[in-house]
This record gives sequence, C-alpha cells and structure tokens, in this order.
Amino acid sequence: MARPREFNIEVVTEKAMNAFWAHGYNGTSLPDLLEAMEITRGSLYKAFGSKKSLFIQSLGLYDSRYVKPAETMLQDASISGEQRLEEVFIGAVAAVENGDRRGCLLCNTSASASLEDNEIANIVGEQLDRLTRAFSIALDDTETWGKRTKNLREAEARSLSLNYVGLRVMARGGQAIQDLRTAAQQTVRRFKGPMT
Amino acid sequence: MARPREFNIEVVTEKAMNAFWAHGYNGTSLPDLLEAMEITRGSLYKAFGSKKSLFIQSLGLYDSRYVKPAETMLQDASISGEQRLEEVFIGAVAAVENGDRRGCLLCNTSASASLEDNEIANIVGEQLDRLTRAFSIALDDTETWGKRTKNLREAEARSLSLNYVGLRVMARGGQAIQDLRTAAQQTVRRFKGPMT
DNA sequence: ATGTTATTATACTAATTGGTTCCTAACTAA
DNA sequence: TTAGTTAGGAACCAATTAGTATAATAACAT
Repeated sequence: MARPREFNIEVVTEKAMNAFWAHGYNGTSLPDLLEAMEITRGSLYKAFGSKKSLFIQSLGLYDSRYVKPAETMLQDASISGEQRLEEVFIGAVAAVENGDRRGCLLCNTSASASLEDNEIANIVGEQLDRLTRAFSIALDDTETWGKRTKNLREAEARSLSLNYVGLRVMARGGQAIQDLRTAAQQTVRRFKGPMT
Repeated sequence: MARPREFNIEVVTEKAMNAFWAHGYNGTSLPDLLEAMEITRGSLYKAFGSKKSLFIQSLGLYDSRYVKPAETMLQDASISGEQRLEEVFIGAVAAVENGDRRGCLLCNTSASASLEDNEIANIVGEQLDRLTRAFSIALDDTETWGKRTKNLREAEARSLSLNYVGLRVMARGGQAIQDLRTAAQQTVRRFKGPMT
C-alpha cells in the first residue's frame, strides 16, 4: 500500500556519491545534493534521514561499485597476479585520461575533515584494509613476491595501497597525465620486473 | 606613528595554519580561526583581508616551515642521498608516533574541495613539484639511482612523491603505526638496497 | 598635545547551512 | 469507493556562514 517512490534509491544515491566525490562532504551543500539528485528536500530526508547518513550510503555504493569489483579482480586467478595489479594502477591513470580528476572518494575522504567522524573513519578504514588484503592476494600470485614470506608480501601490499592512494590524490591534485603514468609504471615495475 | 600590532603576524598565521591543517579549509570556520589565533574578527580582517587570503598565507608558512626545509635537507651533499631520502619517510612516520595524525597540509588540500580554487591549486601544485625535484636531486646522490639516466631518476622521483603523499594521507586515515612504518620501510628499501 | 592607527568588543549584515513541518496529491489495499 | 499511507513540494526554522561596521580605547611618532 501507499504511494510508491518516484525515484530509484540507488540511482539518486549514485548522483549524491558523484557530488560528494567531486566536492567532498563539507564542500557539498544540501542544495547541491538536491540539484544533483533531482529530488526535493522532503524526499531526501524521508529516504535518507540526514546528510551524513546519505554520505555513508554513498560510501557504501562506492564500495559496491568500485572497491569490491577491484577486490574481486585482484583475486581473479584466471589471470596472472602481475596483470591484475597492473590493471589497478593503469586503471587509475586511465580515469584521468578520460577526464576524471576527482581521484578516489575513499582517498579524498581519508584526507578530509569528515574523517573526524568516527563512523565515517571506520568505513573508510575498513574499505582501504580490504583493498590492502586484495593486493596481498594478488601479490601471492606473482613470480617475485609469491615465493617470499607472508610478512614481506603483506609489507609490499601495504606499500601498494599507499602507492594507490598517492596516485589518486596526485591525480586530483592536477599532476600532468604523463607524470602520473610515469609514476604508476614505476610502481608496476616493482612486481613485473626482477625485484628486491 | 600609530599603535603597533599587539600580535605577531607569523605567530597567529601559524596558529591558523595548524587549524587548517587539522580540519581543512572548509572545515575551519571563522570562529574556529578566531579562537585558535586568539585575535578578534576585526584584527583578522585588517591583517589578512579574507579567510582565503589567510589560508594562502598559511600555505606559504607551511612552505617555509616544512617544504623548504625538506627540500634543503634533500639537497644536503654532506650526507648520502640514501640517508636524506630515508629521513623524509622515517620523519613522516615519526610525526605519527608523536601523536600527529593530521597528515600533510599540502596532501590534504590536494584531496580537498578547496583545490577547485585555481589560486590554491597552483600553490599546492608548485610546492609538490619542488618536492619532487628535491627527491630527484637526492636520488642523484644514491648508489643505485645516481648511475642511471636522468629520465629514469625523474620517474623514480615522481614515484617517491607519490609514496610520500600516500604515506601521509594514510597516516591521517588512521592506519596503525606499525603498518605505516612497514610501508615506509618498503619505500626506503627501493633506494637503499640493490634495485631494479 | 596631536594625529594616526591598531586594539577590543559588539552589533550587524545578507546569505547559506542542515533540518522540520505541513498540506496536498498520488498511490494501494480492502 | 474509500481509508490508510506515503511522496512531493513549499514554506519555514534556528543556527551558522563569511564579512562589515561600529564604537571606545590604547599605543606609538612627531
């Protein structure tokens, strides 16, 4: 019973996610959100409760749209570990080539003031942790890192996460595309070529 | 003639810088600034003109307090290139060990909405570029990278910048100290040990 | 002493913030 | 058809935003 919602929750959440992605939590006002989502105040508050709750749901959508697929890909045994890892870093550069200078919502949030909220900090931290674990699994399937101790591999996985975050923040920061590509290739070289 | 300023411009700018560092540009309101700087509205606007102008001056102070000293250190020929580089990454971890989870003002700003302002973006970009150049100079004085082509060295310098940004963003993001140290050591290993 | 300027504190914008309320329209189930 | 429920939209809210203007006072050079 009752009148059905005229908008699709996921569709408008995606629009909110994109707005937060571009301008951050503090930088996206309620009118900004309403315009982006093409719904009215009343509908937003009825459906999402608050701006913060909408942001948290946006982070959840980002997870299922970007983080989880990346995790899955990094664990896909049908291609080599090297290739899986390379795809992540080349993909980040490709986003910039396609004109997307927003970086990564998680990385941006990690550097933002909204991280002072514990609930948000935990969500971001958890997603980044999962990414690190996926990096470790992919490393396990590489020639050079698969043979090493688990400790060393996890250390390198953390380093890869750090490289990923750095790459995406610098992409947002306006670095020249060829410089980003150069830096990404430098990261890739660490697991593709012979290594220490 | 005229009554002299009762506060020291640099002292209050530093207090503003610390506030911006902790909470970002959007996350630091004027009352926040007034409380941190311990001056009144009138004094702030007389001395700095606007919030944005105060932020830009804060970025300038950050430059002279943190970026330029790091550049100088990275070019100090009296110690080995390896040691200079190591100091930068170990130093970033040391900040966290001392309880400073604010990350790096430049890195935070790079990931923030305030970067949509071109003036701010240019300042941040310029400071990060100088850091990259300093990394390149230090690399020139290392065993493994000194012998290589300038192109390769500059590529690695960009990679080091990226590692630095990533490290500091992840520090802000609440990563465990030992994980940050592990990741930093992984970066250091690339120029300290034998390398590809 | 005089003129100048900086200080403080307070009051004031005008716009924007996130959030609520309320009425009406639209839908569903009985 | 009607009763119950919910969406939508607009008006409204109090608080906060950055920034301006005010006053009286205080410190300096001349």
